[in-house]
Amino acid sequence: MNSAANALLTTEEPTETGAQQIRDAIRDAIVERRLSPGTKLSESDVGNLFNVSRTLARAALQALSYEGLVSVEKNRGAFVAYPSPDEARQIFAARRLIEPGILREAAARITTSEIQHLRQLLLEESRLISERGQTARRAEIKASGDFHLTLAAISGNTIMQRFMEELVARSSLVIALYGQSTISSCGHNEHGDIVSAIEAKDLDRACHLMLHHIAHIEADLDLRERKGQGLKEAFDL
Amino acid sequence: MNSAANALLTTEEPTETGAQQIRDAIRDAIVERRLSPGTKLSESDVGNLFNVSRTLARAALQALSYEGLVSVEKNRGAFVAYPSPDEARQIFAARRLIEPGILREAAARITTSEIQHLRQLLLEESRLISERGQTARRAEIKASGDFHLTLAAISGNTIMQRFMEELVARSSLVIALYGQSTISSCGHNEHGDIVSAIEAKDLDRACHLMLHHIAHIEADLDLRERKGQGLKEAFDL
DNA sequence: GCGCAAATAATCGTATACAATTTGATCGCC
DNA sequence: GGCGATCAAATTGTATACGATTATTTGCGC
Repeated sequence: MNSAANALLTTEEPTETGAQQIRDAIRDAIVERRLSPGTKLSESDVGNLFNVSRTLARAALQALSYEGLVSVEKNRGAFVAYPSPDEARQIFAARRLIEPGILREAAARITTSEIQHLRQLLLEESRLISERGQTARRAEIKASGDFHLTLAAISGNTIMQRFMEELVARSSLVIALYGQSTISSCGHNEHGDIVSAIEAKDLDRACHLMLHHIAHIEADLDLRERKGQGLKEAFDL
Repeated sequence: MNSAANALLTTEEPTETGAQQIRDAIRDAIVERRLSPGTKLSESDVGNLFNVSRTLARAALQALSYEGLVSVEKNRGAFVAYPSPDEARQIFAARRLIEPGILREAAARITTSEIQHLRQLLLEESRLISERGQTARRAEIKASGDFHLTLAAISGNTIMQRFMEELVARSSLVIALYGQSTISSCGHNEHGDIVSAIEAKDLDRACHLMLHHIAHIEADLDLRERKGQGLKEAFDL
């Protein structure tokens, strides 16, 4: 995330308690796909990795399980979430349900400086698309999500913002699991079109574009049920 | 919650780990208003109360803070959340944003047995309204929320269901703080009207009624900013 | 009597220790 | 050689202990 986006998206105080730092670090790793779905996150390993005790590692993993990014199984341990096709559909259904509303709210309150900010985000995004390398790909994934999160931030409803953060992060997991094309961003500049519609005060069109945008992302997924998924999962590890 | 509602709303496995039991117990106490906003929840006290160590008490409080029902202040402790007027507005804005969508989804998938279930819920609710006593009041509060939660459950989207659980619980806190009339349920049987509209397959009307219903609840609040709120809070303790 | 400072008490933040459960392996038996 | 039971290793669940931070009270000076 670039610092400009950071300014709009972060609302927390500077002093984070240890567990939160670890939680954020692991979350970033999951969202940027450095950690694959199903990966085991043992409390000891996490603790050693960050040089803290199991207490903090456990707290971080618990927090991530509330966000749906990690699934903790009683007496078995924590794993990077492995969302089922049905779960994936629910995530995108939720996004289709709430993002139009967020968009309308955001469009009603948006300032010219915030529009500029969005445009700057798009510029950064397209620059990353043209770049090569794993680092650029990861940054692109994050930037793509930041567009939606920034809209939520502009809407001014911190509750919906937090909910969108969860949905965007989980979407990243779903795309990592079921995405077909190498990169989810379509050839069309759909984010840019949405900003243009907002700028033109054409809310209906903006919502329409948003719904299509979400549909496009979902269309790139292969959500067919794997037969014996539980078994396959074990083999793939 | 009666056992019938329980059958539709609960999705968890029977064996809960200790912290979850404590979390649920405290959440119920908050939602049923046995715990007032601002009440201090010290880790030691909670632990002693449930005969567990601070570790579990802390985990439960952390979980509740993720749900927005408890606010933990670094090095100061945990308190039953004391939502600001602005926060209250955001909670209801979020409900206006998502409940129509949930309602449409639920109406599309609802079965006759689920409609019967809803009607039974309404019956129970009206019975509680006519009854006297604190116990009945608490049950009524819960029943009123269960109507919205049951709709979310019927919608089939567990993610939206969980989000609604959070919003309904936080709404209870807001009403406890800012509600003016002794009881939030209006004279009109608004829940019943919504079910009727669903039954008649008149979705637009059902959504319209839902929005009005939420607006009515919000209209009963006095969300004017209290001057010196922080001080007042201290005195009220 | 009032205000300020230092000591005291209470509470949280984190680490470590022990108990319980699960997983994997070794050994014996069929 | 295959199968089952028992045992060992690893991991989680929970409790306790200690250090750090904050709130309170006490005592002194004015």
